[in-house]
Amino acid sequence: MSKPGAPALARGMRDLLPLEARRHQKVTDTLRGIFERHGYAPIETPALELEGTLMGKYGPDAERLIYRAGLAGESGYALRYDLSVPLARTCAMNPALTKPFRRYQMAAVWRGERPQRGRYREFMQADIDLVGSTGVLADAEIIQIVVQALQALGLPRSLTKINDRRVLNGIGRFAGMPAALLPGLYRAIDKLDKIGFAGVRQELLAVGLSGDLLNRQRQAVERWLGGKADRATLEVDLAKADDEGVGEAARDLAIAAFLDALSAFPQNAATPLSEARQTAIQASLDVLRSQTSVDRIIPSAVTERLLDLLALRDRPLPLLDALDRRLDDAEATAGTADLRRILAVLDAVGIGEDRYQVDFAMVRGLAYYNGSIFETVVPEPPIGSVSGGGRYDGLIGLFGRDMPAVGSSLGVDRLVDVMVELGLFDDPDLIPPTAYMTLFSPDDAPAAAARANSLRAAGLNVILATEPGQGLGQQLRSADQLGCRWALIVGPDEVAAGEVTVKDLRQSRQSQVAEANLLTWLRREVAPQIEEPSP
RNA sequence: GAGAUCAUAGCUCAGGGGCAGAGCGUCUGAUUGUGGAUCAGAAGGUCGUGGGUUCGAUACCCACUGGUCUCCCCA
Repeated sequence: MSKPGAPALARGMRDLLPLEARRHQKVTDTLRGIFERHGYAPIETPALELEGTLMGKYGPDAERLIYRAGLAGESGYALRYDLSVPLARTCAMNPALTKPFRRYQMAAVWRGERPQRGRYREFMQADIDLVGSTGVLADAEIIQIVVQALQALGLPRSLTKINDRRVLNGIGRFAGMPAALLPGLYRAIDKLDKIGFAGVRQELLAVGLSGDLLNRQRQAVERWLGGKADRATLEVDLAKADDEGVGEAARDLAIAAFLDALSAFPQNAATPLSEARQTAIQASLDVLRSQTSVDRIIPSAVTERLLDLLALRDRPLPLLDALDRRLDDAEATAGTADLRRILAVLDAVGIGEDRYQVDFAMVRGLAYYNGSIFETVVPEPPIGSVSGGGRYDGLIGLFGRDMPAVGSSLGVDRLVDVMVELGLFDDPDLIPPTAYMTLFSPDDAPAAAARANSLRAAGLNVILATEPGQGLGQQLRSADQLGCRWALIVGPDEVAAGEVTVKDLRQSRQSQVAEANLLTWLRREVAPQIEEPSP
């Protein structure tokens, strides 16, 4: 893999070979069709932006992953991290664009993350945004397009979760939390789907404590139960954890409590991972919380109030009503009012509750969202989200011209991955019908080239054989491997008769067609339902 | 940024301190005008990189690089 001089790819990058590239194009073609159908116009922006354009927009966690770029000794440039911030820059620089401005863009973005399933350092986003409208109909339109796009791709199941930043703010106030702890609170509840109520409870109790230690402990449980590490090894590893301000002494006490609790679970036995993890980490948290000043941690009573809130389950509208009553918060009520209007549009266009869900626990990580937020997940395969978006009214203003906007992006690479795993591509059909013009002998090349070209001029895809040494058998083999639909054979016999032998490579049939009728004949094969108009 | 795990032919993988293997694919021929199927044959490898142990390492040990998985975070 890393032999010196051997060809290799940069980390997290990949080539798309013809079949893969065709799958991608199939997806982008479908998406483009949906976007254009709604009147969205394409724009293109540079891959390289000024560093200052990107910084300060996404939040510190995300900005660590921005690729810096520039010539030797030059700095101040960066590869785009998403398509929304460049769009905001474009809008601020081109105030004359007619509003509301509907645009789409499908392009690569770069993030310096650790590659993983469904996660690449270069990937394509398909973005749609509606700039210049504060109205909630704009939000509804974006969500509707996203859901319809996923349906158009043929995904049998996808769930678009909808929430609102203002509702989350209300939940933060309801919890009575210091502002500094709110990001941790949001991160914790966002995991509800994944780790359940018990998991979220534990996450909430850990807010403000060392996340690094918690992470190492989670992994330590797995290593212990699997017999991969003994107590001494784990102790050494856990001691490497950043104490993040709670103090080393407190951290070490917590580690000891953790290891004591963990020791009660036998190694190499069929102990459920979650049970051991729950118990051991809880022991550690109890110690850590008792050693930490109360203003750094979430009170237990708050945790229970939040879990109680998140336990609300109902159809969308009654759920929103119930939330309003609980929160009794003016900003959150503005959010739920918008959500109701969004749902009304979705219902009107026939998007059912099997495709969307109001989910108060869904949080988006990017800092610039301020109103509705949404993201789409698929139940299978487990690949994270395939779309994400929301309203970001303040973002364009950071470039000097305040304009409201709402938008979403779809992850093209993830969509392709999902569709491959679900077997949704008909790969042979991705290759357009193509004829392969064989060559009888090198001397016939000019005549064959002329014949091929006249077919191309008439709109047919034609590959002309270029390897003079190959016999007919080899040429047919090549044609077959390339996925060609027909082979066209013109040798001395055909020339004498003024015919072309057309071999259908799929059905293993061949017929003699008069040269003058060839075009008509092939066209009928491509689109049999369309008959040539009779003269 | 953390932990685990893996790396042998183009692909999927077996093996094992002293001859480098299989299946699939590729190429050639049976067939100089008929692809896929069959048969016969061939090519293809510094066993990821670097170091260590050893008379000898592809194998054992260490480091590095890369893939995958679980976290963190996200499309």
